[in-house]
Amino acid sequence: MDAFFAAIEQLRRPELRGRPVVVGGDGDPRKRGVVSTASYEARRYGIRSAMPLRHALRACPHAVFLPVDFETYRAYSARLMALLREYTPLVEPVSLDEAFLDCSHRTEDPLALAREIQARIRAELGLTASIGIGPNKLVAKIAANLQKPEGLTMISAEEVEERLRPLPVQVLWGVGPKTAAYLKQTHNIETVGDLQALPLAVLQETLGPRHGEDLYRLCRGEDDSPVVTAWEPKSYSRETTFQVDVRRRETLVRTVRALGREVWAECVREDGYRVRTVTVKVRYHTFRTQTRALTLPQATDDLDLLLRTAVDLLHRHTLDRPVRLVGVRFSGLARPPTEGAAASPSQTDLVGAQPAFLDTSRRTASRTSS
DNA sequence: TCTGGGGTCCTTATCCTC
DNA sequence: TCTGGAGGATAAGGACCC
Repeated sequence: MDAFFAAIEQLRRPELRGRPVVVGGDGDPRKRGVVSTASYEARRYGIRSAMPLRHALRACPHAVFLPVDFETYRAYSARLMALLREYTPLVEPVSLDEAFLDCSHRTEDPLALAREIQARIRAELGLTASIGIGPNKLVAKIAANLQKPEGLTMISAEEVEERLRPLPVQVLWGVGPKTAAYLKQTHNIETVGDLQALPLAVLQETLGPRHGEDLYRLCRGEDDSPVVTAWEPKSYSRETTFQVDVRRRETLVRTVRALGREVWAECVREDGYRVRTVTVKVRYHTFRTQTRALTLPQATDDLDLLLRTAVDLLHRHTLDRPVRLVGVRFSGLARPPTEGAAASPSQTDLVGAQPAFLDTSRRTASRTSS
């Protein structure tokens, strides 16, 4: 979807159409937070996702700043995904505003099919989508990003290597700013074509056996990953950045306990998992981030034990400098042992089979603590 | 001066067992 | 008894994704 959050805000508040709209944080650009989505009007001022709100304010003081309203975006997302599932049951939601569709069973012209989907999204949701068509997920995703907004790009299997060649390496999965800079520095690589020229052995030597081989295939547009419709979470977490850095241990303890309760409510009470590993994250004012983790002898649903563990882990941090963020994560998830018969597969498969942010029934957890 | 929050996955180090 | 793998589990950090 194009500028999804901002487009929804402009849709429900017509007076915002044509104006620069920035969605992020709690909507106050003088406070700590980053841009979630900028409307295309705001992007003209250089405003981008992940940019600090204060920077966005400086770049465009007359922009309209709005808080993130996940509840509403989730509702639009549910309608979008339902619409997509009319075309194929094989829909893999990547986030609220993005999905892969496996349409390999469909026989009509792919471009005509994509145009129909775009038209229906526009007519029924009032929003625009960009679509990429390719022989696999990687190529479809790259294609979708080539033309926006409301773009439509198809890359056939025969054209893949050639179409990818001129693109910057960062279009490939797993290549972010660090890896891109490293490839440039070590082998003067900037484009996917540069990468295609590198032998497998050199890539593996540069990036490690696993990542090297992945990239060797990805830069040729090779990707056999399936469209996955069901999904089990591996961890649940909550973290919070303080508006002002905190020195008092008491405040940190209180916040860790509050975050722990929130994670427990979602992970254990709502989704029915037991937890083996607790991790507490601390980010100091310097932005140095440290984690301390403990794996319990066995998985538990005991709130008191989990909170005590979290507080113990907090105290294993030095906490000798001002703290800007604390977080709590539960992982090593297990299902409680079922009495009598083995666990019913249907239940095992259904519960938690969707990312939490896609669950339309879920209440929005409070993201502000202390 | 600034740098959110929710995740996944990989690498490396270390400890332990066989 | 000592030494040296192999391999699993755990812990910590970091890159990356939306």
